[in-house]
Amino acid sequence: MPRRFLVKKLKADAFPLAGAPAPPYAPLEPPYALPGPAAGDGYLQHCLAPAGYNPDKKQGLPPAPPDPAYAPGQEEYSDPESPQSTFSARYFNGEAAVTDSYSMDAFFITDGRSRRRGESQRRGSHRHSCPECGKTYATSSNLSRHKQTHRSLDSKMARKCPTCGKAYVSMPALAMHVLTHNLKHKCDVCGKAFSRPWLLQGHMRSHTGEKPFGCSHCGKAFADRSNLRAHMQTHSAFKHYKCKQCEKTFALKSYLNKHYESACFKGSEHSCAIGN
DNA sequence: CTGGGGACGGGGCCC
DNA sequence: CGGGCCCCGTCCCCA
Repeated sequence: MPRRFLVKKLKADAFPLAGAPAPPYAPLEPPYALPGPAAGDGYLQHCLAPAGYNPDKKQGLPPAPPDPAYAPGQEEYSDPESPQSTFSARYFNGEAAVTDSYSMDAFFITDGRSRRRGESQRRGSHRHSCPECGKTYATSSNLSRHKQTHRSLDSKMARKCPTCGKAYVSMPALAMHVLTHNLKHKCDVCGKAFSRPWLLQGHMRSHTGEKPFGCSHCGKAFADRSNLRAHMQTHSAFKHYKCKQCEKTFALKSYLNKHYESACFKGSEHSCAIGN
């Protein structure tokens, strides 16, 4: 699956809202309507926006410097795959958040790791573009590495993992995969081991109770960014995932997948693909 | 059965 | 090339 809406959160207070702050529990309602046909794509079309995107910084929690030039609605972003949003106007950095809080917009802003055609022009600097998919990279080296991902599994360049035999056409991907067999990062508390240090970091939060990712809408905090993302979707009034059998809709793809496994499809063949 | 959340793995990208 | 960071997705559990 193409990594379409790669997004990066910025601190919500980097997006000062004009005028009085909106109520924290403002109901979600139109005009946050889905932009039509793109809805089937399965993402938060209405609440993803590139507002305030800072392409030159990819740090996580350290606060991104507020961009005084940012003003909701001013941003131009013509990528047809990119969702548009006015959602941020409904959110503010609630005091209830026990930690850094993230508005919907702020959370779903691109992290700049998969830029597309035209991005380099906006940034005013030369970038190296992939002729196959249009993604651009800062260096030819990065582009060369990316191009490996377009190889076929039948390619002579494909290599197999010596441990499990899984084949990879991208050497960096293979290198990363090989690491998954080496669980050298061990939790001092429970002894569980992980292949990568940040997996251990996330695990440690389950012991410490640390929850660095706060929702600016309700103040609820999470230890895991992915879980905050899923939580953000629960604030959406829109359900983008529709069952192809009974047309029931769900806010999260995982709910739809669960539904597919439920009675709706029991005993019936559903050749339609799960997901989008 | 649905909704929500905790935990984690795999893999891509930047520096 | 390797480390670090981040995203997507999934599994599982519970209300």
